[in-house]
Amino acid sequence: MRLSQLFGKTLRQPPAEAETASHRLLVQAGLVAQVAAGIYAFMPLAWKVLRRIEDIVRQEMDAAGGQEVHLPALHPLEMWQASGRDQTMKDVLFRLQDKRGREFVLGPTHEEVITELFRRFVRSYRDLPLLVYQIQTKFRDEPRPRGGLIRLREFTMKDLYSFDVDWEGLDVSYQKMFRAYQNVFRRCGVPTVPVLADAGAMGGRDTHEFIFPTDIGEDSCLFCPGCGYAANAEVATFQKAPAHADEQPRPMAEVHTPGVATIPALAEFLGVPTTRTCKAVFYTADDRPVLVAIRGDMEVNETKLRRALGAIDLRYMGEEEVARHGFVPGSASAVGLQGVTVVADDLVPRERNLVAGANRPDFHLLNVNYGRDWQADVVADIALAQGGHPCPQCGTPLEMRRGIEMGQIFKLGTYYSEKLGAVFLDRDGKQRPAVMGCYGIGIERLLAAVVEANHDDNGIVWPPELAPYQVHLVALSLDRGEVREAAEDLYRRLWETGIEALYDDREETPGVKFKDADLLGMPLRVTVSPRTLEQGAVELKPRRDAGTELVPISGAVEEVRRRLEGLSAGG
RNA sequence: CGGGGUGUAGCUCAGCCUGGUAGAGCACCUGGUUUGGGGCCAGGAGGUCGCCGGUUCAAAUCCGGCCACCCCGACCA
Repeated sequence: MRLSQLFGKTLRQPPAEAETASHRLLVQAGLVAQVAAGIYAFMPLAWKVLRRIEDIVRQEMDAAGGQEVHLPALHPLEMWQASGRDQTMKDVLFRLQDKRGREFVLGPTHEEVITELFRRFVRSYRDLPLLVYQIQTKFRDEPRPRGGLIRLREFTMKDLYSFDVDWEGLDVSYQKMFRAYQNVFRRCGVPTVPVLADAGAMGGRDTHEFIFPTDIGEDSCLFCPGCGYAANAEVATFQKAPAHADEQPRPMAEVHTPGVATIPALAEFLGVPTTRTCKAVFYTADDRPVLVAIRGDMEVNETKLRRALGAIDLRYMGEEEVARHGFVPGSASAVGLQGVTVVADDLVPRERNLVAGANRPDFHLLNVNYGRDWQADVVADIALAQGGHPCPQCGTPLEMRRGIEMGQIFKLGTYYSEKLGAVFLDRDGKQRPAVMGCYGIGIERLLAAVVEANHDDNGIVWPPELAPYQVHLVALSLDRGEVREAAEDLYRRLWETGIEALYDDREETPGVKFKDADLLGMPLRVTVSPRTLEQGAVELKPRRDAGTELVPISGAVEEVRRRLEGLSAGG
């Protein structure tokens, strides 16, 4: 490819809206262009990289026994009504009608369609296990697209669905995918860590997310340096030890606390640790008010809370709304309170003599004891694990890090197969629902992560296996006939040898060309100039190293090939 | 949807407070010069100042409404 002809130009200055390195570099390099919020166009170089990523994914899925299919993006609404996800996912569904008024959704994922196909074609346990995947565009009307390619509304996803006769079979499929995912991310040069995760709207049990640790990540995860425990903060647990369990319950007493409305203020006012307090946090769960009681030094984990309540919609209640319900923000507790569902973190009932709100402005209660003074409708672990909390397995203090979810693997079980009739006849002639798993990877997000993990101050540093071209051929002083001739000849011979080369044949100054070469990030730069030709040589420079080296022009193609092999093998 | 911010040339931004001819750098075109890290000179092209309405003799500028985009929170690959 000749740079003079390439569709897409590098920018001197990155666009103002780009905050993450990957977003900035991809836009500045002219690889991607935003069309609308969360909707991007991919220019030729980016498209080549995306296809290479897809190829890696495809190879690993095939190696694990997957069969690729192509599924529609338009789904009849009825399919989504059948699974119930027209409701549980309604906020992200793009919906439309055909001219007869029939309703469709733009597929945000494909469990419904694939399960329907299973129903039509699979009858017997002899057809199982079955691993089917697709690499296709998915549409989700995300509440907030962000971070360039990190969170899109239209994006490509590799989705594999596994169907097994039983849970043991699913375990095998799950493990295959687990390994395949590790292979994919390793080959793409993106370090990832598998962590325990929440199954969310997908239903199902075990699930792992593959997290790329980075400060720009949207997820928080907890890692144990002692035993390797790793979990998304949404589901992470920790050892909760009561601080005052050995005390005898004392008589409850009201105390005047003028202007004290927060836990830190309360603890300071009374001269007690925050572990002595019980915090009340209000939520609205599917339109009913909920009071959450949790020890004052902890935060509420909304994912756990939603799960404990079996709620679909959960939102934090603002102060005005709390007051509107007749509760007293800043001095609330479950003691003597009516008309609200009470959820207690499972640590609270084990504590004695806590300080809690009196449900009267400027008053709190001392020595509040669970069971004697109040009861909860639900007692569950709803505390948010944070850095420093003891590991649930070994007690070592956990470390919290942010990260981007690169992929997630789920054990779905029989949720969809039962709802949508994906059944087969087992060995005994008995009809059973297939035990399903699903396994997704966001392709554009992976591209963003590749750049995020492989760049320096000057630009992108493509891993060789993903680079759009292997060689960036730079010719300086093209007005000199001998340079043009040598460069053109080298360019032709590289391609004849099967080495993909990008050729900067533009009439630009050396500085411009070198800057662009660094920004665009091909693994090996080859420079031809009057200076090198004087010595009958060309200059080689691997993108990821600082040093340059002259090699004789006669053996240049061979040498380039050797270097590229070295770069790939070097990983 | 709540909170914060920004919309002026392809990109980065000034001008707005204090109303009166729309600007700079980079990019682009022409010519010249230069040639190992975004060089220099001269000339040129390019803008419904996000949209609608209001105030005014006059609106990029003041007022109102709307829209888009970005960032922080509730969702997810």
